[in-house]
Amino acid sequence: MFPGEKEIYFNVAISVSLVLFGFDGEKLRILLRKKKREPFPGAWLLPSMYIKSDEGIDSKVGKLVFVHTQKEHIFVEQLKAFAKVFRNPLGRVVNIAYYATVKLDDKLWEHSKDRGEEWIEYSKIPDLAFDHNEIIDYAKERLKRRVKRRPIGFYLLPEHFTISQLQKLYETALNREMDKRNFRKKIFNSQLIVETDLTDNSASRKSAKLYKFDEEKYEKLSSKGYDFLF
Amino acid sequence: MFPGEKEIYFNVAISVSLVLFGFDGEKLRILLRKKKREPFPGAWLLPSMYIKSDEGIDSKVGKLVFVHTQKEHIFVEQLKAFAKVFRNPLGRVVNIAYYATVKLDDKLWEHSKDRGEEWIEYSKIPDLAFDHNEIIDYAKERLKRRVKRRPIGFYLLPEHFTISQLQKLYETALNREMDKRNFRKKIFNSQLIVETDLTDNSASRKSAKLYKFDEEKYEKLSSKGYDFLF
DNA sequence: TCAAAAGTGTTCTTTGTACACCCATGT
DNA sequence: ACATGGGTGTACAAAGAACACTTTTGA
Repeated sequence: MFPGEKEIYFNVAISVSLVLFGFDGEKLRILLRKKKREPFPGAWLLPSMYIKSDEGIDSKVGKLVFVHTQKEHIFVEQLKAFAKVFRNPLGRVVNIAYYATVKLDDKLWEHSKDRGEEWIEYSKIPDLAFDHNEIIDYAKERLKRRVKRRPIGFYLLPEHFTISQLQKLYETALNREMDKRNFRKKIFNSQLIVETDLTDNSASRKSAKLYKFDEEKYEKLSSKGYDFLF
Repeated sequence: MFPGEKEIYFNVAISVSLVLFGFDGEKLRILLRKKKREPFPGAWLLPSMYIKSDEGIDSKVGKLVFVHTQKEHIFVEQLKAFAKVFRNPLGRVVNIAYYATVKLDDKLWEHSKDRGEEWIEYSKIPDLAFDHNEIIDYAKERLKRRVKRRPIGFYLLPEHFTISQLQKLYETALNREMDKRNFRKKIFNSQLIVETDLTDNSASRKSAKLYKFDEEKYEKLSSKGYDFLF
């Protein structure tokens, strides 16, 4: 690039979008909001923001995640850049898409509601503005792959969870049904969850044992090149 | 974004970089060139280019790949965006990194030489300009994962190849040694390669059978949700 | 008493892994 | 004759897949 050419190149904007996955114990969901301003007022879309040229992206994404989750230590990862020429009528905008996972509890549900945002079921995503449907499809694929190899499923669950909840989460993310006995065998074999003395009887007449994720053990295993693999 | 704010955001540039993997039958390599202009003249770096705000990225990346490979139908995939604030002294530049795989034959070797570029050994990558080392590390991880699940290794090999060559490729990409017998068992079981009546005696006193990738069969299998998996 | 989810084992098949020797041939 | 890479089989271990019944208890 020659000095006089700078104007030809430095006239693009950066935005980030966030595919936030939440699991309510029953269903996997994605957070969406309705657009207020031009372009596309009234359309559904992913939580997004523009980035100024002197702003670091990681910190802005961290803030975006916090605003929508009210939690720290959330798993966040970049998906990729979406950069088609005509994505956005305002001009050339490169959208760098991220995804994150959060435990979706009642408090968070209320918080999102107060902000005018909604947790939409994983399998019922409506038509969105821009290319956000494409971004969600990509995020779902990534989640599928990650969930197979790393226990990120646990980051979607409350601290204490039943095996059924865990199985439902995996079934949704991987989009297939699993055998209850084989699932339990595999999970217990993995040594990554520990029994608690708590029970849950909200979902059934018979009460179910609650388990929790053994994060310490996971750190140990993963540092030895451990593979989870569903 | 309000209309008056456009200038605050639309002053970023897009660049693309390419991690081009080539396999010469013996060693896996990455194409690098030496920078001529500011910033960082003389430094090694990945083939890269700036993108104008009205240019489509896929087509420009396609051209970048063609310029360096002289081949069509190359496997290309986006890695992710690298977008730290101070990557580039000229201003805020978002680098969208791609990787591609190519069969590295003598003709291509010469072509690269003529362009002043070099195919550097996978394990001997020097310090590069910008954040290009980080990009290569990311690309290596991606290649490792991809090579495990899809037969993209074949896109790195000549049309006809020996099992030893294939094994060397996998060993480099996955960074571990494998047992010859088990490797052959697995490869033949996969049904993805077919024997030819050609032989190669360049590497050994005894001549080795040449095989080729059965692309048709792969299409069939992969449409049925086939998993390769090393 | 019955509906709804919890919990539990065995068998068979498939896949992975460890391991050592002879072969063909160019020098 | 020997060095170099080519080529082959078996036995054991581990993981995956298919499959059905009993238990608890709130309504």
